[in-house]
Amino acid sequence: MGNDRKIIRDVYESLLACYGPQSWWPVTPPGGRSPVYSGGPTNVSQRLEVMIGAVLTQNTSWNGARKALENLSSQNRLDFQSLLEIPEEKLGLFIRPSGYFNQKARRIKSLISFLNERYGADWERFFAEPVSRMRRMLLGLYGIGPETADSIILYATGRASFVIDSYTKRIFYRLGITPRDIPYKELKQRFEKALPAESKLYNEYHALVVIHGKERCTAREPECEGCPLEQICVRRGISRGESGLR
DNA sequence: GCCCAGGCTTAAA
DNA sequence: TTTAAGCATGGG
Repeated sequence: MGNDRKIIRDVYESLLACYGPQSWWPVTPPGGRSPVYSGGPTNVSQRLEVMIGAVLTQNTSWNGARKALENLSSQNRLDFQSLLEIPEEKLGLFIRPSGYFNQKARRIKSLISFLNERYGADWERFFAEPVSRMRRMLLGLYGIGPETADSIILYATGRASFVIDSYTKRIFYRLGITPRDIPYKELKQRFEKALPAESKLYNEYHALVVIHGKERCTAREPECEGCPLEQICVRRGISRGESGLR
């Protein structure tokens, strides 16, 4: 699709003009109590927080993941050593508000154990691994699939790996440029071919997709009137009901 | 009460 | 290789 390029770039410009910069990923400031959108992590503990948050928000609203993170940080458990030592069952209690708490506790322990076994006390060297290598390692872990791996690479380490999520699939299906249930890898490649490989751009693009999917292009009843993508979307003028898609 | 949310694993066809 | 079920809390 040689036309992907223009559409994908136009969508970005329109979303950015409408919503403005999103300053992802939310992290807890030093001494703070709650994650805030302030342009992403600036130190190792915030990078770790992003990784944990990426697992916690799987198929769950950020609000639930945020509460789970607040529980951990208010108990001083949101650091590498604490997460390494805490029993899985106890971790589960802290992160309950994020849902799937048993699975997610296991996933977080799996990630932390891996870092510990591979790097020991110098676990933060993980962040310096080359992108492709890091991605392979992450995908080999229990409970880390393509989206979580890409989120970690992009938002925790600040390197360019485009993140696809359910909002991306829904929005671009509705726009009429991708099939329903397009495989993750395929859609990711289309974005990465259409855009310069800049982490800042990937970061902002995904964040804009999320806010658009959350606030306007919602699952049940998209609010098409006044949509910033009205001129691009093939569904403009189509009545509700046949609007299709979840 | 129902649907949805910043997915992933496992088992079955 | 594709499809479905299971995981679970919280907000609209």
